[in-house]
Amino acid sequence: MEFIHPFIKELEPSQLEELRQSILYKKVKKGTVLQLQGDINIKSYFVKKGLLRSYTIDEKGKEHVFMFAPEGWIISDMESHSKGLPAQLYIDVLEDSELEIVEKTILEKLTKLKNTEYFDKHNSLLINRIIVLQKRVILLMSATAKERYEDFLSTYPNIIQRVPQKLIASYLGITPEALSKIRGQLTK
Amino acid sequence: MEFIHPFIKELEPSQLEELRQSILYKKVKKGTVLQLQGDINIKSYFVKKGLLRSYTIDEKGKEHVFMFAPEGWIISDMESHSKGLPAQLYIDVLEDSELEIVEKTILEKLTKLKNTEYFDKHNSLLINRIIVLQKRVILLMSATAKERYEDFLSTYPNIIQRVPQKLIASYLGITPEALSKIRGQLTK
DNA sequence: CGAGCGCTTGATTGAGTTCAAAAATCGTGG
DNA sequence: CCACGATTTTTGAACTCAATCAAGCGCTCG
Repeated sequence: MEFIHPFIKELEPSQLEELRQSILYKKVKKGTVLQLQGDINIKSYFVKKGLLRSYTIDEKGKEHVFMFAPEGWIISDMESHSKGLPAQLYIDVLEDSELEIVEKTILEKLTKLKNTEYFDKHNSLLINRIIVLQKRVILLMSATAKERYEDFLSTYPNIIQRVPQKLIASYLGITPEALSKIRGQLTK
Repeated sequence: MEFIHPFIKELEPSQLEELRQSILYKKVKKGTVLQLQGDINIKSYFVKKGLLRSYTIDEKGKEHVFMFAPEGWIISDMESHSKGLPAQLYIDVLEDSELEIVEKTILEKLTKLKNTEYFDKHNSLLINRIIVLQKRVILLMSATAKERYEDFLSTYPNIIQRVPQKLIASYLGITPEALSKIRGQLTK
């Protein structure tokens, strides 16, 4: 129930119980694909332990990593869901993980509660996402691959050791070869 | 009061009056700079008529257009505001415009109302922003300048005639020269 | 009417891609 | 725990897209 925790402090046991029914605890193995582009039954994934990622595959067949989600993060396509759209993103498992899988029905339940604290927290999550995306757009427009990599290093130092470089390259929007050469330059 | 309109259907006259005090109607001339990067007293701008844009200037001194806001759009740094950060973006006026300038105090007033409809609408606005940003990140990572321009053409057909090409180039993350050459290719 | 700004066009340069092949690392079954 | 095959990473050469630099044209608006 860590997923709901930050949202709501004061809830009656019966309300809590109802919410709990929309949350499924699950251990998943590395390599599992949790969500495919185009899926309609969108869920959110709270990472208790492990590491997930979301990504797209473009018309040319190329993968583009959208985000990594280590412990404590929520990964989802809630954007798509709220709009009633099919999933834009794939989500898969990079390390054996323990998840809270949150059904979309929880959104309606939370809304029904008319709990302004929940709305506030949810807003704040969305705003965080916007700030991160905004920064990424600006980086993609104005920074060289090297600068983007250095920014990644300082922003997500803990992710680097856990993820193959090709995925980091993909996140940065460059080829694995290019990243390898940049790393070569930086260490020498 | 168009700004509040979509948020709230049922409000008592006294509540409405209080909200109104946080909203200022103003005509502004082309070229006016409404907000500077670093400003603390952040406002939001609802465009009744005209055209605004937001942009950053990076460490190398280059401008990057972040978004255009024609009639009916809201432009702001609400993200930064909610986090108590200074403005990330400049905002200026591309055409003589009529605006509703919304003080940040309105946020607190709206929150106090505990009006869940407002929260819902606000959430939905934020999610829209996320979807747009998400698409833009993917485009920047996976598409050539030409493809990005063609996407811009189909997504914002009405903006093109109203904005100098150098600003569109900046929005796309390319130089004006590059855009000019792409346009050359497309018309021949 | 002139100065400056915006758009175009061309030549040159450079960051990053693509293709290919070798070196290093990982994971799995025996 | 080792060995072998598969996947990742590195390295190099050729190429491409877009940036930079530079020059010329056409408008506008002051």
